[in-house]
Amino acid sequence: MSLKLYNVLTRKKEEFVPLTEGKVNMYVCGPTVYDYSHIGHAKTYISFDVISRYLRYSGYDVLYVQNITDVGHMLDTGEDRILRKARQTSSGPMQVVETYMRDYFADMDALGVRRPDISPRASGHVPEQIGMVETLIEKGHAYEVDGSVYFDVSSFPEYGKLSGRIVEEMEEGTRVAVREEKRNPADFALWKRADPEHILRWDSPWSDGFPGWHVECSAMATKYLGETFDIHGGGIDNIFPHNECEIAQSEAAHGRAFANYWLLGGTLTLDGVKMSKSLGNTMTIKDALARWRPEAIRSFILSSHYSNPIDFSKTAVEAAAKGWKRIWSALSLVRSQMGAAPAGEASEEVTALLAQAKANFIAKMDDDFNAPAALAVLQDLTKQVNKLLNEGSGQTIGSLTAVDALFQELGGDVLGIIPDGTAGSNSSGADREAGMIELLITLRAQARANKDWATSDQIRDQLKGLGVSLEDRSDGTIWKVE
RNA sequence: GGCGACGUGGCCAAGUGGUAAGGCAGGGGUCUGCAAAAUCCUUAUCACCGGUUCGAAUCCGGUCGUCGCCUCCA
Repeated sequence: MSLKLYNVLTRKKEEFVPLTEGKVNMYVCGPTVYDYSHIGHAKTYISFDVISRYLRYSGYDVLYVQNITDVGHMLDTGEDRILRKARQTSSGPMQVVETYMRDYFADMDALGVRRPDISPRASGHVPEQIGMVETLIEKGHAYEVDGSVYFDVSSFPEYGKLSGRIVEEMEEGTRVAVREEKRNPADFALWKRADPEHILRWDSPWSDGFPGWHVECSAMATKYLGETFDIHGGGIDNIFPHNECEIAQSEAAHGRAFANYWLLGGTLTLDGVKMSKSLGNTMTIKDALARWRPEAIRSFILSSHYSNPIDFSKTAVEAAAKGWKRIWSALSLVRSQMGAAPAGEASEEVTALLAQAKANFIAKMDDDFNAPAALAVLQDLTKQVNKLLNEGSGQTIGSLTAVDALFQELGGDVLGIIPDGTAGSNSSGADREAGMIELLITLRAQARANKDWATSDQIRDQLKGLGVSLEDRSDGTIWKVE
């Protein structure tokens, strides 16, 4: 089997062939750091986290670059979003950037999103952006007007090839306030002359100003990945104009393809509508983490294909969280039984079961990173494992170890939904707590032996009230932290 | 208005030509002192209409509906 992926550029599912065998250069549009990250960011970056994890799992040497936008991203009022936040908080723009960039990484860390290999900041790559703009002017793809520079869309006939837009049609009925100095309404800024109050500014051949939003991605992707690279990712809501402009600038400047494969993630809605500040229907990642474990949130995100839209609703997340708990409970039981398991190699039955599950999982992920189908493979495997654990005859240490290893490999390394440890030991400083719980279980076992159900149930009920649930199995009582 | 995606059981969601994965919820059984967990059984003809085909959820055309983009947004 080989990896196939849906390429937005060609609107077809294609076999993945990297530029250099065994190596993948990947760029994903990152966030503008002017506020707390929300669950829409979580969807996009968890999706590409799993994609990069799977590429590595498949043996590719992946170089993953994701930018941090900290300059040039304007509101429709013409105000820079970061400067606005700085003004609102009476702080400097780079303080704002630093605050929310750190916060973004902290949220992603909490969600188990592995950091990109390089996280370049736009403000740190102004010379590269100026260089690209100079090239575009030299090649006749851009023009300067009063200290600002615009990309001449008419000079790049392929403009619109990613998003399917046709410039002429867009001009009709457009709500874009036409800037007088642009030759064509569809032209976009590469460099902007700074107004006096705009304090984020750099010297350039044209004016004291700042780069346009789109050019940062082109300049930084080129710097770290080359003029042509393998995969460009992001959210599909940026397909136009942002991604389209990236392509125009880069291909016009370099005269060759920008990215070979475009993978764009579907938009996340909250209770049916896209989140927006004006509607007030936002949920931050911190809000979500206060309510659900990161593995549950990841499971929810991965329960639909990355390219599809997903609606974040309480009931849907709860359902995914319960589904995840099934897997996690079974694996925790496996791990807790490993200490007392009889010696021996993995049985043939278990070995065959695991080999089949692994093959199925890989086949699903090879098909355009079909995580929901891969998750279903793990659910099937969970069912089989539960049956084995219910057989009574203890599984050998070899079998249990092999089961644990495969869950760790597929659910942990690839999907990122399997934590270390067991369900009973995931709270911090857990040893003392675990000891006390074990003591109560022992006392309860004595009560049960005496048929003292009142005491037995009291212990179980009160522990339940504290978030610790007990389950009596034929081979003893196990406990879980909710 | 233009572009794009989507419409699968009560809910979420896989499935791109051969008679519908998985999770959640519901009903029934097994196990258990009870409970929980687990396990077994059980609930769909795929928005609608027409067409292509021996055969379609899956291809084509149309209708209706939802969402996203076209202006900042992952």
